[in-house]
Formats: sequence, C-alpha cells, structure tokens
Amino acid sequence: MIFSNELINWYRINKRDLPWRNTTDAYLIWLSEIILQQTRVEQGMPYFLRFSEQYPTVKNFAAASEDDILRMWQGLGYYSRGRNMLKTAKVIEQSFNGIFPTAYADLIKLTGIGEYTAAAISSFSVNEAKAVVDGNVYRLLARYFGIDTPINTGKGKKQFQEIADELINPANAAEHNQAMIEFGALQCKPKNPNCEQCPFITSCFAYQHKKVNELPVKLKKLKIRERYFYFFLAIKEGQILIKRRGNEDIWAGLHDLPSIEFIEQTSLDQLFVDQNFQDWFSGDPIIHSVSDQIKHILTHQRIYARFVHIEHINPEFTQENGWFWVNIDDVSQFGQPKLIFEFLKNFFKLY
DNA sequence: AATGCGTGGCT
DNA sequence: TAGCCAAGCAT
Repeated sequence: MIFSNELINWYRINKRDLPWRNTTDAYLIWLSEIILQQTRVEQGMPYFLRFSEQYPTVKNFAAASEDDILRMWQGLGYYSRGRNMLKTAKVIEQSFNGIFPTAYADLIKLTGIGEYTAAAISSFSVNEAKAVVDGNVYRLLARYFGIDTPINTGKGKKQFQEIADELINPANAAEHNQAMIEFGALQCKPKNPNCEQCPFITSCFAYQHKKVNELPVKLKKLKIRERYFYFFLAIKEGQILIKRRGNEDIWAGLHDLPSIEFIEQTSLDQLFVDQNFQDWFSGDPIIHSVSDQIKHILTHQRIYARFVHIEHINPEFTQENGWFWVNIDDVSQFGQPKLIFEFLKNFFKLY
C-alpha cells in the first residue's frame, strides 16, 4: 500500500486533464478505452470527441449502422474495434435494458472487451478492485521489480497480472489504476524515462541495477508480408467505381477501389500479360498510370500501391464483382483505409 | 500459443 | 532509417 499511496500522490500532481476522466459514465469510459487500445491519446482524442458528440449514449450508438461507425472510425485503424462496439452496443440494448454494465464479470463477456478493458471500465466507473495491466503497467512493473519474464507470453501475462492484483489499493481502485497507466505513459516511458525525477528512484530495481533500457523483455518478431496492389480508377459522368472489401483480409468491411494484387513487383506492362482483361472491358482497354508506387507501411505488412486510370470498363463485369458507381462528391461517405482516402483526397481535391 | 489486425510518432 | 511501440482483442 505504500507504493500505491506514493503513486497516487504523484498522479494527483502530474495527471493530464482528459475528457474521459471527468465522468463515471461506463458508456463513455468504454468508448474511450476501446479507442485508446494500441492508440496514442493525441491520435484518439478527436475520435472520442466526435463519437461522444454524435452518440451521447449507448442507445444512440446501438442505433447506428455499421457503415456509419466505419466511416467515423476511418483513419483510426484496427477497424474491428468499431464493428465489435456496434455488436456490443446492440447486446446492451437487448440484454441489459440499455444500461451499460459496470461489473467486471458482465463486461468480460462482451465482444471487444478483454481483461484490460473490463478492469478499466469496472474500476473507473464503480471502483471495482480489478487491476489493469496494459503496456504501461507491464513496463512499470518489469522495471520496478526487475522482472525479465517476456511480457508477450502466457507465463508473463499471468505473472504480471498477479503482481498488479497484489499491488492494487482496494479502497481507491479507480485512482490507483489511472495512476499506474499515467505513470507509465508520462514518467516511466519506453524511451528516455524521467528517472532523475522519479519518486521511486531509490526502490526501482531497474534503475539501481542500470537495466532500465533492458526492461521489459518482449519476444519478437513477426515477418513482414510484402504486398503489391494495383488500384483502378474508373471514372464516368462524375462517378467513380468502388467496392467493399471482404471480411477476411486487412481493412475488412471498408471500401476501396477495384484492385489486383501481386506477390511481387509487377510492371504495368506485365500487368497486361498476367491479367486476362478480356472480361473487364467492353472496348479497347485503356490504362493510364496515375501515381508512382506508394509505399504504405503497416505493423505486419508493407504495401506497395499503384493507382491507374482505366477506361471502357464493362458494366456487366463490374456488377458481377459487386463493384458499384458512386458520385465523386459522395465518395467520402464510404469508410476507406487511410491509403485510399488520402489518394482520392489528393486526386479529386475532396474531403 | 501464435498470428492478424492500422496508423502515426519517436529514435 | 528501419524498427519499436502505443490505454489489446479475437481466433
């Protein structure tokens, strides 16, 4: 409890004033926590403000369409968060009478809510004594106690959760959890932590043993997948051809352009050879290069994209593929990956 | 248990 | 600059 009291003292002096900290509304806390998963505060903030304005209650959220949600989520990444939120909002409407649950045991059953988020909502809203363990807490605990168990293993997760559970202050779970997270974010940062002005400088194992830069330990790393896309711009009478992406791959459920993917670098000439364009066009195929290769780096993929303008596309073929025409002025109404809407924005001077 | 899922900032 | 990391979760 000494640790917790010291930590909370630090928190009261140093905490940021963030909008989701001025409420005990479980719905708004849920909204903020989902948005902030793997996402920096500065990046998530405008989305939180827009969503809380547009959907002030879980009832409003549940009444939205998936297209509405994906459009508002556009540019934030990890789009399944948005789809899962809609599913959960509907469950709360139907099974919880529209009252957002606050008990950890209820929350953990909902889609999109895992151990961290269930602990965050239950502690922040009603002070339930469940310890949050996120990236900040892993780092703080690994350094303070000198634990070198890799944080991304089952053993590590279990070990760190147990320590966090022992450390929590049951009388003030909300502030304790907030303080753990905020301390990791502001003081015990991944790079260049502010050890010189740290209240735990004398008791921190990592600082005393000069292992601050070695902790926490994380096993790595995944192979990067290289992908090469051609995206096609078919434009006719103020309209452009778009499609919805499937549910399997990256950017599931979002909209993009008709496209062809290669597993290796492929020239525009080679595209003609490799691709049987016979069904695509009703007249002579016309293809103009529009962009140079665009390199788009994701966490586990490197995407190389080229945009080409095509003419004389076959209307029947587009229909069979589920492609459809939309007014160019309306294209921003369809949720798209960053790569696509940035290109269209520049191409049409839209948005 | 291991993998897939976005985008952006930092070094 | 190429890699790491950010208020994780689902499968």
